[in-house]
Amino acid sequence: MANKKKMKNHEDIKEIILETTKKIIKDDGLDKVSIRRITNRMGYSPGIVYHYFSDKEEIINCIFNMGYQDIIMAVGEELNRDGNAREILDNSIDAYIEAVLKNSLEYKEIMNSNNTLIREKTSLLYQGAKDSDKAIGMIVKNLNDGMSQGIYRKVDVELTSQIIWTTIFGFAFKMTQESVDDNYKKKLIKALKNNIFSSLEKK
Amino acid sequence: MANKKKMKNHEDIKEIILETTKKIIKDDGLDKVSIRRITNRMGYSPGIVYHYFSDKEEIINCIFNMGYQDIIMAVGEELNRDGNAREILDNSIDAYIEAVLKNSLEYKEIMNSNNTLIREKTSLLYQGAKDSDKAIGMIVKNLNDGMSQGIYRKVDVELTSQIIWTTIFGFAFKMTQESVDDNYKKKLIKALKNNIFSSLEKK
Amino acid sequence: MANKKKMKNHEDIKEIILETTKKIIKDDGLDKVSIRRITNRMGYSPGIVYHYFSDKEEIINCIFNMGYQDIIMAVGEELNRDGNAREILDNSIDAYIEAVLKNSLEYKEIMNSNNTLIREKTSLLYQGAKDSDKAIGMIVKNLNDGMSQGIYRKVDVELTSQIIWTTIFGFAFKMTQESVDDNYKKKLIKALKNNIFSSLEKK
Amino acid sequence: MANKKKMKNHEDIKEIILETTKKIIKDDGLDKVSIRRITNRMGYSPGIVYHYFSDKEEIINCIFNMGYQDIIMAVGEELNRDGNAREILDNSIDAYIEAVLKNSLEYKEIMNSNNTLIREKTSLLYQGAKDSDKAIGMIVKNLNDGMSQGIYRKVDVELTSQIIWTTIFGFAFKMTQESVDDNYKKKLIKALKNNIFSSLEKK
DNA sequence: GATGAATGAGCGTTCATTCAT
DNA sequence: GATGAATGAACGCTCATTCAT
Repeated sequence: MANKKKMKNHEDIKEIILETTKKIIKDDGLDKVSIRRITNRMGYSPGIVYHYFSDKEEIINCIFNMGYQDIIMAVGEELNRDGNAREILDNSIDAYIEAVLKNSLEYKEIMNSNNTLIREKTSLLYQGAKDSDKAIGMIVKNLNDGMSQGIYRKVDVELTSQIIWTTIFGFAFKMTQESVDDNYKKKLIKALKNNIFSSLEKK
Repeated sequence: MANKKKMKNHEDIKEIILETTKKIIKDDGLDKVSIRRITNRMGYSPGIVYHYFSDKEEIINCIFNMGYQDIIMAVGEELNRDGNAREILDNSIDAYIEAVLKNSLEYKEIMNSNNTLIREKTSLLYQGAKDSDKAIGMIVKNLNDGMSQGIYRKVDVELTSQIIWTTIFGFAFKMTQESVDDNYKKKLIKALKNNIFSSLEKK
Repeated sequence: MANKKKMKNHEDIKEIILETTKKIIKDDGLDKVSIRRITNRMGYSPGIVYHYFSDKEEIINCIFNMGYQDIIMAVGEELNRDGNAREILDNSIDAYIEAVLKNSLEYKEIMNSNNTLIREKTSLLYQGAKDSDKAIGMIVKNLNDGMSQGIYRKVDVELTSQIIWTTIFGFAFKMTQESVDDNYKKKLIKALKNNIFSSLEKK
Repeated sequence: MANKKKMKNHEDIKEIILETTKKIIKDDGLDKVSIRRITNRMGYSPGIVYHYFSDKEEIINCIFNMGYQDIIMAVGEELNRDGNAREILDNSIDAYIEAVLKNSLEYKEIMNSNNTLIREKTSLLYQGAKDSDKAIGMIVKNLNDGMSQGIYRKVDVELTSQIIWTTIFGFAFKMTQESVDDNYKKKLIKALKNNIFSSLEKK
């Protein structure tokens, strides 16, 4: 036992703590996470956590930030490309849903958090969000591009972006809660895009 | 005081417990609910709760169910009317958003619950949901009505219902988390409906 | 067991907690006081303390304040009398030493406390202490009385009061730490008074 | 860094541990001393301490003994001189107060210790202390010298020594707790000596 | 029906100490 | 000599729940 443990280095243990915590959140819920539960599952004693994290909050934040960054990056890469606006938005929706499902755990918690800092960072249903919120800003840019490319019809870019965002959000959020088979998932995504693009389409 | 208490019957006290708990959830958050806090606010002693509920969980479930019923009923009343499908769906969206915002607390908790029973009751992104899920069933009926009334274009009713539902859900859920001023709220709802109806519109 | 416990009322238990805590301070020292140790000794479970005190600090403060008040009152009664200044001071010294020994536990802790509030209340070696510190104020009054009664020689009342106070303090403090037999104690007190009064005596 | 460390020998490290600990006691208080804090400040790891001390207690005791020795030596040097008894006692009082204030930290802890060994070493209010206690012995010698030099009046040397000691102790102890400005300190010391010598003075 | 004393398990956290490397 | 991972017991405190009254 001693041997096995000693072979692990600092970063390994940190990773184990994070993974164990993630598993508890998945299995039992965020409010069942406790230092004892984490270390019990790991086969370590409670004190060990404080060699790697300053407190429980740091563990939780670490998990959420990692997931959030992952999602933001995935979709950012797509949306910031140049080219046909419709194709870009289409790909971005795929990337977003994929990233959300990969980080479903963190996504749900972030979207539900009562934490003021998180709330501020994720709120976007206000006039001016197009300038201060990254996500809305990116969609607005896509709409403007699409309009100037003559692909989208003329819309109020901010309001439309906000609705598009809540639409995709609602879908992604629901997807994290249900286990949909791959085939039906594809159909749903197609229907989702159909809904979004038909409201942008020139008549 | 003794007199006042004596005059209350079983159902009254139950009601007081539920209302006090709701108030605590609203004021301090779900995880600040404790038997001690509830009974302190009521002016009773901790033991009293166990005359009316088997445990803390039952209180919480009771509150959530009440809120959920409220929402279901509100939207059901609208959707089950006869008449112009588009008008009915339009009104139903209003009713739904209104009911959600009125019961935002319970709505959020239900939509987030890990409880298996609740999950089963609220899952709807599967083939056949139109027959087993009430909400999807109602939207499907509306789509069929609209199509036979010649108002909506021909769509896959189940998939479209599911997307419409997640669209409205995403919007409503986000609204419960942000404090949007009434004026902007109206604009957003209009944009939401525009998005929904433009995908149903005949070209 | 249940019976025995139930017969005790609120104030009884409070008293038991305080007495048990005092005993631990005496036996093991202030920094060995812990909620678990208190309740273990009482034969109760840790939670019980919080029915009677808001936290550990309240218990400790309660004990110290009680002891301090006792000492202050005992000596105050004597020093505030009217009559022959020397006799009054003589009696006050007795009363003080008696009260200190009765509350030796609390006295020591108060005199050693690093707590800022306590420090402020007990500091007296500064110019002007005769106006702002109660103890010095009382001795100053006695010196003035004795001087106007022609019993004491003329002295700087503030400085002399401060030295008299530290003299008595040093003696009382040392007495709380050593177990002196009654006979020798009397001799020491006599020698102490002799020291004090010979510095006040007219030559 | 490795080089720097390698150059330090056993006694150097021991010294660093002691000095670091003293600094922590002064900065943060005795109860904030922890192995982790000591070694962190030193730039070493916790385990190192156990190469030099058997446990934490040994470090603390070591510090207190050093301080105590310092005080004893300072006053011993003065009191053991030959010459005019009064001058010698006068100088010894200065030396004592100076040494106490320099080692105030250790002085307070020693005077308050519940440790049986320390208690035995520092107790002096008993008949026969003049033979077994060093401090009382030295004062007794001074009183005898002063009496045979015709400077002091005839007193019970043991009782008087004990009272003189508690008097000086009380003053010194109080001084360690209050921040008295230098000017007023001088006045207080003068008043203290006046009190002491007026009880030894021939009338 | 209502009380409130009491429990016992659990919480996050700290810390002296050990020991393989 | 020195490290630092790891332990295990203890800390103050909270809480749902029980139960004699």
